[in-house]
Amino acid sequence: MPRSFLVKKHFNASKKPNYSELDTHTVIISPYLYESYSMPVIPQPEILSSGAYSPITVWTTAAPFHAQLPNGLSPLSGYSSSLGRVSPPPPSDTSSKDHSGSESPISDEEERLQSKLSDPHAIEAEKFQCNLCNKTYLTFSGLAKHKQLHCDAQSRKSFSCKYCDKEYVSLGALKMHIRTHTLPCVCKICGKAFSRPWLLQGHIRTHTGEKPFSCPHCNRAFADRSNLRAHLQTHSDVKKYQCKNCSKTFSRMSLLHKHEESGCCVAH
DNA sequence: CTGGGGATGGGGCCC
DNA sequence: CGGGCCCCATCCCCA
Repeated sequence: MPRSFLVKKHFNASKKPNYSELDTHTVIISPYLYESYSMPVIPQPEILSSGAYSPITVWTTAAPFHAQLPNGLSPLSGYSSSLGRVSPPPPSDTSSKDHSGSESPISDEEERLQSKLSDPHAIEAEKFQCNLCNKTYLTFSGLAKHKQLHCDAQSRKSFSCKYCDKEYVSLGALKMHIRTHTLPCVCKICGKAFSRPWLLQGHIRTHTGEKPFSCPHCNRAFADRSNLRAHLQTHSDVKKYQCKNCSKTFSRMSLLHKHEESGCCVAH
């Protein structure tokens, strides 16, 4: 997946909102979260020019995810002066044992004890402080592990949706998500509700039959840019999604998944 | 069954 | 901070 998302999604998970369920109960909206929504003015969409067709990039499902790095890691500000060192020590031994994503939870006291045992200067002072909870650690790695397991994880997810269990790193992201519950954009023709104006805009095209996105290679036109992009794949000999086992390419990720799940070459 | 089109959801980025 | 847009993902349906 080329992008990192704030909320993890699961492949094959059913995502469609249950509109009937939303209709059965009253949605309470905080005044600061919901302003009166006015119907958007539908702008005249542009015709997609042939120049907008980007070159084919072959991807496989093994594309790497973005690494999530711990942030805010820093030694105490008064560290160098009190201990007579010029610079903080480098992160200790990240080569073999610091795979903290998979092991069982470790208590703070255990982390601190491990830091003491592994650091020859442990008895001098605790030098690395968490800038979120002020706990101190003897080693950079001890602080890093603490932040990765506890403080950062808690501080990153501080905005919770009151309609579901999703959590977000910012209020803006949460507000945007809440729209998927409140669905403030309503089609005047059929009454179907959407979370965002441009979703409604695309829906209205299903009523009007407007198809502003034209394929530069054939006569087909599409109401949605993404669907045109998927269509453009059909014109290419080498398609975007490639099976890493047999190198066959597919125009859509779903087709690649079907191909792999059907046991293409190697069961995996 | 496979491939493609239609429709829609949702997070990120830019202004 | 919010709106608009981009892009990706996925489900459903049909040829």
